[in-house]
Amino acid sequence: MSDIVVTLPDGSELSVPEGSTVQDVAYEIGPGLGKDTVAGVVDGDLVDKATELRDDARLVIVTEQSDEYLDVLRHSAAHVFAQALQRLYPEAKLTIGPWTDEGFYYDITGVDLDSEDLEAIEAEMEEIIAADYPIERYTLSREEAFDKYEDNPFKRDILENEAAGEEEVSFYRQAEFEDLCKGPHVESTGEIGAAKLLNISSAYWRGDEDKETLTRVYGTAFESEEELEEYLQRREEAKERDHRKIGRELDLFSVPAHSPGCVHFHPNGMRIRRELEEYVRAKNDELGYEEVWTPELNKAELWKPTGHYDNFTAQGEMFNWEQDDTEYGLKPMNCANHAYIYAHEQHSYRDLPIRFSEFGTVYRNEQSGELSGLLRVRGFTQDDGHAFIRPDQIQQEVVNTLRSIRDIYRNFDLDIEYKLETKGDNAVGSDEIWAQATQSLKDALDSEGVEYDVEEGEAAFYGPKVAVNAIDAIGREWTIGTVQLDFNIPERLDLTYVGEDNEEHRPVMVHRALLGSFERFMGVMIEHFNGKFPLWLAPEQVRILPVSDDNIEYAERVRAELGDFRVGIEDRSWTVGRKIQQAHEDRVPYMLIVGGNEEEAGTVSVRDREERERQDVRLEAFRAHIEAERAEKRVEPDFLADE
RNA sequence: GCCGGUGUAGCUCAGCUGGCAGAGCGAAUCCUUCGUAAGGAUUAGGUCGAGGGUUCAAAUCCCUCCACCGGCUCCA
Repeated sequence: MSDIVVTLPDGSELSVPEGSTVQDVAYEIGPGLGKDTVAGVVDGDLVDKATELRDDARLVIVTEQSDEYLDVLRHSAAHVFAQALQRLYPEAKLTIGPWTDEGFYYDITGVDLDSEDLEAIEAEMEEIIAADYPIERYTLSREEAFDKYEDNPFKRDILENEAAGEEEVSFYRQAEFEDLCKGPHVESTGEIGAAKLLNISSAYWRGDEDKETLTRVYGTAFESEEELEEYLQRREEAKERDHRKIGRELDLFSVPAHSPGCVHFHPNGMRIRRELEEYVRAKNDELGYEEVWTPELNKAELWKPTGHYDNFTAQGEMFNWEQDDTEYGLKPMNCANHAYIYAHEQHSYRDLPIRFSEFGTVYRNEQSGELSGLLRVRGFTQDDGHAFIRPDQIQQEVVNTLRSIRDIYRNFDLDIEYKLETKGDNAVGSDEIWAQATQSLKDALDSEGVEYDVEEGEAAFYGPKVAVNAIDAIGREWTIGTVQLDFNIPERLDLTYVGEDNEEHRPVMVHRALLGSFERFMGVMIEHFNGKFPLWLAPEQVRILPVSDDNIEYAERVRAELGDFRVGIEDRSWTVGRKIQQAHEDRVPYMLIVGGNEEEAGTVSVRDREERERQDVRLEAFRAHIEAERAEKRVEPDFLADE
């Protein structure tokens, strides 16, 4: 038997016989490591320690100290769930039960569960963990396994597909429970310190909506009870940040039942949106975009040559209908209209780039089950822009746009993750054009020296995309800004410019959005800031709290001094404590408390939403500070930062 | 769209196996005029998501629809 070369994390190489298992290699490195081996990571995939190595590979040994140990433990927790389930519901059929980033799930069928049932299953899981059953691996021939799963078509499906080429398949056993499984698993059920079932939902077999619907039970597990508690608390905090909840509390927006997926911005929400709009307008001016406006309602034929019509109607995503023997539709994108504005007159190579921006409201018939607050809606307004450029301008244009998005994200205290999305099944245009456009985007990303992941097949139909994803305050990733390069629509609409040579040439289109859509961006910002908006965005920037009703008149004078700031006066006859509490609940950046003392001295007492305070403040000093704070778009109120 | 769940006052929620629709907060009015995270009293608020059915009687049981929530599948 010939040898293979295993590359270890430190770069060293080890020559071992072909067919050596992960654990064999670990023993080769050292007996201690061999003994501690839980699993391995072979070329990036977490696998069982009994996995035989057939080719040269990169190998990481997973022990209890490894990050991957938690994945292994959760995989075992999924088995413990399945075992508990089968004890209580012998008729339940198992399908798959993998680990996930946050825990695990198990897809099951043949049993109806509700959340109360989960508690009983959880109790049984605790018994199984307490019993500390050893977890043993064994193998059967594929035929034997197939016979064993006579009454489980899902396991048979796995044996016929995933395991098609294998002679032997592995099983894991703990007490009376056994499951077809590739592993890896921990040594015994007692290693799972703490497990919890989180919710119950559903999924399709193999994620295919034409296949069976399965019951999916989500859970998580940790090495210790404390870590589980910490996780549950984090989860609770994320729930507290839910933009739908905060949106109601702060009266920002609503999505009434009569307009599903279409947002009503209330005055408070509209104040934020207006600030965002003005902000983007200023950016567009800097970037050389000229604002245009195009209608939502058009004849459907507008979108036929560009490919939009086929693309959107194929998925039932376009709102279109017959009226007076003509087909009309609501625009699902703004690009076609902008291209028509471009085509309206002749352009010289000297005029390019020509850039159009629009706060374009588009409508897409998203599936009802997809709608979610501001984050997934049917009607939304993109801060859209299209630049028509010469091929020699591609690099510069894309780089400028990427830099501008980067600067914007900094203003919102967001981290960035770049994704390059490439040609998908719905693409229009030739492979050559796509390859060229994709390469241009790569060049731009490389010239900026940024790291990016490639997501194959994820692009829009007309061209490859750089998704500039934002990472929010609690680590979640959102697609917001995008830059897309399009050689196809110019071709399809026969867009041209006249070159130096007096010949017609084809421009390239750059589609870009800085914030994406105002709806989604606001949803993300609400959760990112937990409703505590930076001063420049806060619907109410300052609230004046008169100590008693006698001070309301002074409060009015103070407000007048604050000019164009958004200032409220709390004029309910509440105690000061109550007024303060309400202002905190409303997340107002600054409170100015004014009573007899302040009125006499002509000062204010400042308190901020971080509970800092200072008395005897001269109003001019406060105003000068907040003017700077607003202008610089500082994220936190910092007048009292040194208190 | 599919699977599961939910829908009761402006908000948060109680209301069990059918028998007069409730609380707290908020609102209005009155008292209190208060100094750094909830002062007191009174009053008003509901076609129990909509429609149909069962029943002497439906918020409660059944059916259909709508919306929302958790997922799946799809996207800014």
